Amino acid sequence: MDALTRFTPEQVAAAKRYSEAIPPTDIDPRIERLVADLIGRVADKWTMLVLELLTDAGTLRFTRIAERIEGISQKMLTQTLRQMERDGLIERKIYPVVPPKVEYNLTPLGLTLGGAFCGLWVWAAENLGEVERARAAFDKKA
Amino acid sequence: MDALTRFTPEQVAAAKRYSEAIPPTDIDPRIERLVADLIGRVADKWTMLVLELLTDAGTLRFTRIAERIEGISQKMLTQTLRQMERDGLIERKIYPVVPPKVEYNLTPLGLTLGGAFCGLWVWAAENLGEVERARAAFDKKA
DNA sequence: CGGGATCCCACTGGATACTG
DNA sequence: CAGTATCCAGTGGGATCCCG
Repeated sequence: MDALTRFTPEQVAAAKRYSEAIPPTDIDPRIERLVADLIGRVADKWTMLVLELLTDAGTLRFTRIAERIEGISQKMLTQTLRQMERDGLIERKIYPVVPPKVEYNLTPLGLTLGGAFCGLWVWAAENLGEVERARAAFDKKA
Repeated sequence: MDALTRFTPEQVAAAKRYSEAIPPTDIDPRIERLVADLIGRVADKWTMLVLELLTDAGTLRFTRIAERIEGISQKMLTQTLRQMERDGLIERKIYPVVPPKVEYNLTPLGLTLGGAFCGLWVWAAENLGEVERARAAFDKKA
């Protein structure tokens, strides 16, 4: 699985330990709702990709990010970056020059979020095939 | 943080190890896109909540699920459950009785996905406050 | 009880044009 | 270059009705 070369052996091992553990119960429904909402926004498609790109690249300008995230419109990129900045995930440095220059990089908080996503990436990479098989079987029956 | 009582100490420890690790680079862009898409659908708001509910409760009927996921419409629940079944995450047992009886429970694959989400839950629970602070600061400046 | 079928609106998000 | 503003199509998702 090529995608796994993305992670260190330690991360993959940790992800497996995760997958084998059984999440216990007991959680305040209100907290749960807040957390679910937070995950919901933060697990957005473009946010994920920006997070990953900046994790790799460090600091990038607006246009560089747009170039390297295929399919994103400038509107969505602006919107995603603003949201991430508001949530404290990225830092935005504006250089008062002309033409304008703006640089983006992850905050420490943003970096930790990238780490938290690792388990999901590992799961998806490992189980992509099984999901596709399940889908094919389901569609054949219908 | 109350939400953390949801997890075992081992899971929390693993999540922290995650957060401190630095994801390396090098990944096939096509695989990356596939994986990102898969995460995108699987990280959907309702899917997450159903996953979590069934992880706790084991097996539940349609109406029981609807009752315990606040705010979900019957349409979205049906749609979410079909999608999850198609992806091989849940099993659907139909009892040919009248009135109808249908039971849902996670497959092994679905269980492992629940585990993979743990890191995200831990991150969100731990950093909810910090995100809210960042947001307040951002809004005050604007 | 567990949905399927319809209607309909609100919002998401793309394309385009303009600007400091 | 890095946006903002505007317009517009597509669709996600709620409400409602119905049926086996």
